[in-house]
Amino acid sequence: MIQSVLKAIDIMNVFTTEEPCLSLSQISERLAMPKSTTHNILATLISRGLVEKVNDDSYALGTAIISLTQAVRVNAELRDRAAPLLRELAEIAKESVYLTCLDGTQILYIYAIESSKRLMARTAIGERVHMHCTANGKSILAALPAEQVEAIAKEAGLPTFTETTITNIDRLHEELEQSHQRGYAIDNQEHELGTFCLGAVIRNGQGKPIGGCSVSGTSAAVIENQPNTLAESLVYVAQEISRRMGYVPATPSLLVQRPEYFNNL
Amino acid sequence: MIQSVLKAIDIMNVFTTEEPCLSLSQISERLAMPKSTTHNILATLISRGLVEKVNDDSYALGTAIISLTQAVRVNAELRDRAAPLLRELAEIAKESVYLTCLDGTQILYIYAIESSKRLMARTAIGERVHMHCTANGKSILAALPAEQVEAIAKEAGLPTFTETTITNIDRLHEELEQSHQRGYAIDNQEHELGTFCLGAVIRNGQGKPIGGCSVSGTSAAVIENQPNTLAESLVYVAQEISRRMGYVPATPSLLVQRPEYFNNL
DNA sequence: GAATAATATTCCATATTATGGAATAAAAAA
DNA sequence: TTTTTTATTCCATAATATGGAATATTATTC
Repeated sequence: MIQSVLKAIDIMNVFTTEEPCLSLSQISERLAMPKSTTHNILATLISRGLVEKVNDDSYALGTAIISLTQAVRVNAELRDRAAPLLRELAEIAKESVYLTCLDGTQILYIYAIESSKRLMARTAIGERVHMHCTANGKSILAALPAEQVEAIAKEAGLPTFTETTITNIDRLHEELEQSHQRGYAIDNQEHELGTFCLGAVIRNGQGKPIGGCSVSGTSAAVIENQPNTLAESLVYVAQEISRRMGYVPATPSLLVQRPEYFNNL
Repeated sequence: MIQSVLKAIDIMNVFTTEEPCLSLSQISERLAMPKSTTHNILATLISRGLVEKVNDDSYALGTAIISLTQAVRVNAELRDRAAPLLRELAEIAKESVYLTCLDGTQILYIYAIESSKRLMARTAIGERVHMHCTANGKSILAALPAEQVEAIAKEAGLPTFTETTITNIDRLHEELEQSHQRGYAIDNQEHELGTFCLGAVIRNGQGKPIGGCSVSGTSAAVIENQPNTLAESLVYVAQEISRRMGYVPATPSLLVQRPEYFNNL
């Protein structure tokens, strides 16, 4: 474990969306790091574009981080394979579409086609969210063995976000069983009031759930249509992404057919 | 300049979209770095999630990089302010919409709402492109003093991408003058065959061009409509983003009115 | 406009620690 | 099984990161 590298990473991690620009004093104070050391490391990070100087009196994360993004494994292997399908899904659904990957006990948003109905300014990409309160997360949990669900719930907890958040482990198991039967998960404002989602799991070549994709809107119509054509498209897309990840389903008979309004990408 | 930090950054930079996973030998060979040193640094990067191990025999960039993205200055200050406007623009245009920022002699794509008409799988986000061959780039160049355009052209060159790429500096100056008069720049397949764009400049509180936004499609219709209502929306959006960045125009009389089909965000 | 305070930057001696060769372990190929 | 390749661990040594102190710069106050 190399001290100076750890310190450099710690420095990059003190920057937040709320405080993207920090002075040398602020950084060294927050990390309890001598100013000269902090200054040295910052100069090194600046030389490679990971940090930049703003108005020559404060520091911020630089654009090199955005470029690095292209080479991140999940982006190259999952996102780039899924993107064309997700774009078409977004156009059919006329709602926001998201791609997430399993990341420890949480899911990480890695791609989004965001409709103007999305209220928040900030893109979801880069956000980490608990699994029990999102359609994406629940679709993954529903594909994991019960013990693993238990382990995740224990480690991450089941924090409350809204009145509909599932905070009871037994209730969660029931919900996951229903999602499993249905073939996709439903989020009825469980993470954010006014946000309704459908989510379906994505598997890799070993059959392991590695992520999910979802359709997300501000109207209950997203989750209430019966029969839900949105869900049909979503499940087809998730299934097709899994196929491209090398997944060979154990029971091919359960495969969903490509909806006729879907182009053959 | 701290050697070990530089080495750590060099390691992160050897990963590419084409080769997202590399073995220890490959990394140490490409960087002419002893295996033990490489191994040490990799272990440090892994401990913070910047690198991850794949199938316990190769290394790849980890998801921590995607999370860091949220705190990058241009994302917090420019992207998050621009996103809602761009999403609405995308819905009106029914085409892909991009946000870029000036990054040295190039532009960097930092946000995108990608329509299914986009041919490439990979998202543009994180990509760096020359300025002379894109609508975004040219809209920025058209807002810079001639000497600076000259300096950029000298440093970055005017490489050819397609038959329509402008590779002559005098021709470029003419084109920029036209873009300036028009209020937006046009890319007629100058970077990629089959890609047509309109781009408009975004300025900051000091009036300096800091980036641009664009509408991009696969049909010549994007750039050929007369009068071009796409352009009207685009220019309005760029202007409104500039205003949110603190820009106070020198000649308010030249401001474009909000198109009536645009919501007041 | 001068004086003061706060912050950033540079310097440098010292001790810490990164370095990389070599040995070992593990995995893949023959 | 043997051989080859690749990954990991070990450790003495030299290299260099460290952080206190001095200096420079910028902002604030009077």
